Amino acid sequence: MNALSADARLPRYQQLRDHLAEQIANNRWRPGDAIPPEAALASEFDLSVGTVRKAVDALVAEGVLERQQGRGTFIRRPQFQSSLFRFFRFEAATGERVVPQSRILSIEPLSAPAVVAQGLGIEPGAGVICIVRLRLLEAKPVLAEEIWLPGQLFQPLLEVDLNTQGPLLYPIYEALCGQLVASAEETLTAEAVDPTHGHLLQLPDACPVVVIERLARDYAGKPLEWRRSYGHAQHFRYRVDIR
Amino acid sequence: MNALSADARLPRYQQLRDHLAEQIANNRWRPGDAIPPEAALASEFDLSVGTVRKAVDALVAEGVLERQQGRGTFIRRPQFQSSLFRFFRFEAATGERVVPQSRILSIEPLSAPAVVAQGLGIEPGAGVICIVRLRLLEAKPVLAEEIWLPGQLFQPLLEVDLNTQGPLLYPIYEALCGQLVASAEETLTAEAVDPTHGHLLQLPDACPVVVIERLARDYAGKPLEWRRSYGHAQHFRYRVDIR
DNA sequence: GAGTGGTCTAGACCACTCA
DNA sequence: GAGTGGTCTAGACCACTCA
Repeated sequence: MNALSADARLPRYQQLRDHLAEQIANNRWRPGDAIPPEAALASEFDLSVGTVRKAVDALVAEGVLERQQGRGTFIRRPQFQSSLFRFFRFEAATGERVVPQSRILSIEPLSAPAVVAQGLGIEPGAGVICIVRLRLLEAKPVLAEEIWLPGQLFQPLLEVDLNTQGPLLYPIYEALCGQLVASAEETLTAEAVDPTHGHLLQLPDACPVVVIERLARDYAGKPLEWRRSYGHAQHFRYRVDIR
Repeated sequence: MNALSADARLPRYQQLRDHLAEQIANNRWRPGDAIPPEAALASEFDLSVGTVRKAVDALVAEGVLERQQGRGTFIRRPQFQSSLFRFFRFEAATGERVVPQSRILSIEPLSAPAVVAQGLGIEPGAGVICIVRLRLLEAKPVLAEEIWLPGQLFQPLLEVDLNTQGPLLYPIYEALCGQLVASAEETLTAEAVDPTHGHLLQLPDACPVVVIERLARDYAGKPLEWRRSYGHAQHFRYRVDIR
């Protein structure tokens, strides 16, 4: 039997939730791994199974864990390509949804501009890596992105040809740099396109575009990537349910 | 003791959730009313309190009910003015958040255009009421709205001066027509402003605007209002968290 | 058939509210 | 102090998975 070290004034299911969340943040398990069965956690921490279930329920509701009846409870692998589809409707001529192709225009080490440093929570001027890329659908540009990464974590990216690695960056971060994106915050705005991005996206002057700024974090909440994406407003559609 | 009539193959907490949701949809209680205590529900339906709690938990998670420890569990009154602030940043010169003023430009009975009929789930050409209004901040227009209501439910609106009734419509729907908005779906798009709305909002030609289409429903899921709002993109900012 | 999560019970005791 | 929801227990039995 183990003790839950956290604040004893909190409910025990809360303490267990926090304990598990901390272990997950510290990579005790990898995505796809099972956490111990509920009965094992109950006896380890001297709790009833009902209390353990309440702790696990909370992490399931947060999207961190995933139950599979009869199999176990697993660390969830975030599915970020779906986030693009949350905002933009990219469809092939057939009406089918497709992941846009990726074309890396540049990747270079730079000093962090103020807005990037603030996003990533680092010192202005610290070493960062800046990637500029286009997303294309049937050879037509649909999204222009600038992607900023803390330099010391992502050095390996500078030594490969990203254009040979498939359209999604997060699996590359994991494979090459061991960095796992677990959550993100996105901020949406709309504006008239500036000349640089208008040119990249082949849009007329002052055409309306949607801008998405994303801050991606690992399980511990540490910022891993700050990204700004520009897309033609025509492709953009977003739906919310409110109560 | 009462029986839960629903599908007996469903878990009992699910059956109770559905039963309560149906009663709420049928206005057995009004917003602010308490549902029976958990112990009373348990004995009425011959369930343990734990099972009742699970049913109530589900409705709390859906935003339909609200618990208050020591007091009871209450029907939640939806707070829709906050929905505006979800998308648009309206701030007074002081930086304080304010509810924009409302100016009704017109209200008239019409036949439903196709897009409106589809939104409201009625026949094209059926009787509807169309309201056009401006929302203003410090006398400057910030939002232009067209609001479509099923005619037979909202006749009383035609007999009052809406401009004397405060800036929020939903309390007026409730007070004058007995119709209670419980949930809504909103779809966000961005485009260059058309001349009509550009004029209303005092914007230059083809200025980028954000368009929000909202379908509001009562507790039973019946469509009550279809609305399209236009706002200058400059005021617009929306934030999402993703896992 | 052993092991997993899913549902459900019948309580106990606590924290909070309100007359 | 009576009544409410909040936490927690120590089980039982079920549904599903997998060797």
